[in-house]
Amino acid sequence: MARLVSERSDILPVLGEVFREHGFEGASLSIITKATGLGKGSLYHFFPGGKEEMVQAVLAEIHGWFEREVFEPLEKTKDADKAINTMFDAVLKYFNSGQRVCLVGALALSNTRDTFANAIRQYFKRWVMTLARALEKLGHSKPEAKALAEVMVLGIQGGLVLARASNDATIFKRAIKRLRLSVKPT
Amino acid sequence: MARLVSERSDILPVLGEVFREHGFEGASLSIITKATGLGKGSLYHFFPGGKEEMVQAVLAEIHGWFEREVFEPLEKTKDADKAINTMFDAVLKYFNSGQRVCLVGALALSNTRDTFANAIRQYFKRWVMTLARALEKLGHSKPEAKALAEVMVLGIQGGLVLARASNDATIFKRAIKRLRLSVKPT
DNA sequence: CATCTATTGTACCAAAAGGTACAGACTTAT
DNA sequence: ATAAGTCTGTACCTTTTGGTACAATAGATG
Repeated sequence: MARLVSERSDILPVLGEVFREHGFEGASLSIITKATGLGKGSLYHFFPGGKEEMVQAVLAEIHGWFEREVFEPLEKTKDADKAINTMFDAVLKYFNSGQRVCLVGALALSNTRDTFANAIRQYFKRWVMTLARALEKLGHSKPEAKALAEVMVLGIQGGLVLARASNDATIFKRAIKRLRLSVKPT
Repeated sequence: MARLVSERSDILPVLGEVFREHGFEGASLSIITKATGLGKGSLYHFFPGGKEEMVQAVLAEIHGWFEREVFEPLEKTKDADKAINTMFDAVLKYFNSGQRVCLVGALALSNTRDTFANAIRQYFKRWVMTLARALEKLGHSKPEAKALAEVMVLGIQGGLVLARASNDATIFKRAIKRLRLSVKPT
């Protein structure tokens, strides 16, 4: 039979989009095969563990992306102010200005939470921690920085919920703009 | 056969909890019958439209609760400061200090969003609007009040996501505490 | 007590679910 | 070119899904 896809990693973005759109339960194998163009044979070849393994793989890829594009820059840069603004740029692009759902957040609210609890917890923990460190560099006190980091990550998630609920991406964009203004210590 | 439940409204809270825990797709009829103690016969007698009608009924009940406990008090009171703090009290209790998920928010992120789009949009729209009006009464300018109301509702939703993701209800409680401090105009 | 309507349990259904088995075909290294 | 290993389509399986049909029964009403 024809070999169409050479890399397992090639289909992860597609899988991610499917799970974002349909959730874990809602993403049936028939939907997945249509979206990826892969039959069950290939799918179970790449992911012997079925849907659960697919989601785990997608979560790992997402975490990898944020690690590279967000967390590491926040940790390593000398210019914390610039790094934080770069984070907001990345977030704005990643979530397509509020039109794309956060898979990690959506899974956190679903009944499958327990299955992916580790990955979900890790993602947010690392985000809040690295962001708090960067805010400290800008002159915020330790507790201030922690609180502000929490406000920001939580604001992003809330913004996504509200934007999606209202079908109005500007809500998300406004939320990001406001958070940007709260970066500098008073 | 035995008649155990006399009121359709008696089972709405149970249905609400089931959908909160399992989501729309995840809440199978077998789960629903177990949780409510009602057989399919009764279920389809009360909700001829099946699961979709159940969720619509639950959403209507939720909206009714918020209308009574939150939106109307925000609209009608003279003491806006008190009304807003009462809102936070109600929210804290309703979401069990962050251990209970917001069904409306969860549905907004799921693929069933379109089916319940109207109810979801209405809920948040009314919340932000009434809250903004109350903030105006406290001396915030119109745009300030609108922005702050958005921040608050979005902060509540984001707090729920993060609390659930981290399995740490204190995140939600802290979020509410911080929002309370931002009520007074500067 | 007879009747009528609101409930309820049971049996049933077709469709879709996730998953397995496997033979065949394509690549690649030899 | 041939063997080894990687992919892929098809057929099939069991279980569960949401939903229907309907007869039986309970309580209310006269």
